[in-house]
Amino acid sequence: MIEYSRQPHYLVAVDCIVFGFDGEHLKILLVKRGLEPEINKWSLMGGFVGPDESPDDAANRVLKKMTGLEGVYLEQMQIYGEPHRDPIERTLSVGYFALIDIHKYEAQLNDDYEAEWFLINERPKLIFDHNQMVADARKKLRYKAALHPILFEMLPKKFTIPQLHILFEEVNDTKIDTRNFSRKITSTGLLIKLPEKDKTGSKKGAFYFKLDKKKYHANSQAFLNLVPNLKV
Amino acid sequence: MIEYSRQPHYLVAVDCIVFGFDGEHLKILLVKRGLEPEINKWSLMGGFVGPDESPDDAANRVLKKMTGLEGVYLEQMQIYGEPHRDPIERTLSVGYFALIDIHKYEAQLNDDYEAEWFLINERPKLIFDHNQMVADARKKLRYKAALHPILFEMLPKKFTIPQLHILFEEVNDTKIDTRNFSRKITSTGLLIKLPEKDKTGSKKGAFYFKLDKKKYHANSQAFLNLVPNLKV
DNA sequence: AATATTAATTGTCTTTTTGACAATTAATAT
DNA sequence: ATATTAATTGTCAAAAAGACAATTAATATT
Repeated sequence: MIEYSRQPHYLVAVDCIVFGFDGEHLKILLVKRGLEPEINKWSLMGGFVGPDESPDDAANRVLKKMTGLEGVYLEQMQIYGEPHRDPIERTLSVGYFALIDIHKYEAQLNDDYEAEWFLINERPKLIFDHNQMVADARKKLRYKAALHPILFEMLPKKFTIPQLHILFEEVNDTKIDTRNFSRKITSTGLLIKLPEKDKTGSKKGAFYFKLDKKKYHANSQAFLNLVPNLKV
Repeated sequence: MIEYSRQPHYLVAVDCIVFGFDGEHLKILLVKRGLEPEINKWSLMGGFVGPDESPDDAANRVLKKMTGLEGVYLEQMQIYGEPHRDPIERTLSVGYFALIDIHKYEAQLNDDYEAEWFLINERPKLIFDHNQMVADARKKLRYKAALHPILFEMLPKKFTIPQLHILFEEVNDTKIDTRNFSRKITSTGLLIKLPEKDKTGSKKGAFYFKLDKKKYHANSQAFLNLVPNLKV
């Protein structure tokens, strides 16, 4: 108590890199910052950690406030704590990445923010160290997705193998052979084939699949190896 | 600036889980806490993040102060930020795990702390959420070590295959076939065989190896798969 | 000096997984 | 009836993994 009070105190924030997939491309959700400094510049969605919440709580709160979504896949990435990363006052920020089904997202009418999806490779420059955060998040997403079946979080409940295929190619920025991909993904036993087809993409149509949630949750730690010649 | 000042400020600390290997068992280094509350209880080594340093800097500083070692393998784990994890005042802590060569460690004569090595499975109860941190660190060490060649950091410059073998078994808490292990570890191309032998362990003696540092640094991201039937 | 002892080192075979390849199929459009 | 388009599926060779125990190099013992 005596010692503690002599120590410096800092602001603690969270920043979320929100990934989404529109069926063709990997995207991230950015907002126009609602407070000074750098007001109206593009940034990650974030906020300060309140007195009665953990950083995880704060990230979920921010995410809900800005997207309306709850129960989103959210993973702590790392802390950003260079002394002068925020020019106004020392602020440490916990970086999170989130995966959401882009179609579930409905823009919240929030007076403080404007949110917009950007193609991952055509995003504007961001404030502070947010560009670095995005780069780190992308790397981590790639790493994680190569080993764990998390990319399903970005797809609707019913999805097709070609959709999944494109998503994996987007995330890893590489071409993946359809035959080998299909073999691997089905051999995980995580997919359940549905009788319906998605006819929007082709004449033949592609069968819908859904996740076997029991196996997914029991086995979300299982290692996959869906990217050939993986070099993370 | 206006907005910022209304936000609450917190203490930010770092805590380090220091892993070491004595040739037989995996150990962690604990200290007797030097300040109230819980003074003289066993805890992880930690400290507050100073005004001119990042959390990474702070972790390195703490580690040097308590072990005398610099350039230690140190990896950010996650942040611990439950509102009441510290009973005195809200403190967020960034957890790190460190890997050191136990033989390099020389106890620092530090008036504030008593440090001691404990077998990982025979450690005392720790303060606050430090027990959880150790559990998390162990899990992360296991995960990381299955995919990346980081365990070398816990061995002397010259080491033998049997030593490495025991270390992998300790970390993964499993038996690993010597023939398959040897095949895999040598096929990485990371080891250079030395002409000398370590005679301390057996009559025949075991050849020393050293790391091919060029390959190690160029390739420390390379995936290994040294643990059979890996389930992380 | 021969033999016993002890731990290090090495080899083979089978099964599984991977990666590289293109033909076939199911629907709609012409 | 045929053309078109994307989805789906199959084969083979190479590499990796896993299961398994005999051999070797030293010291210790008789």
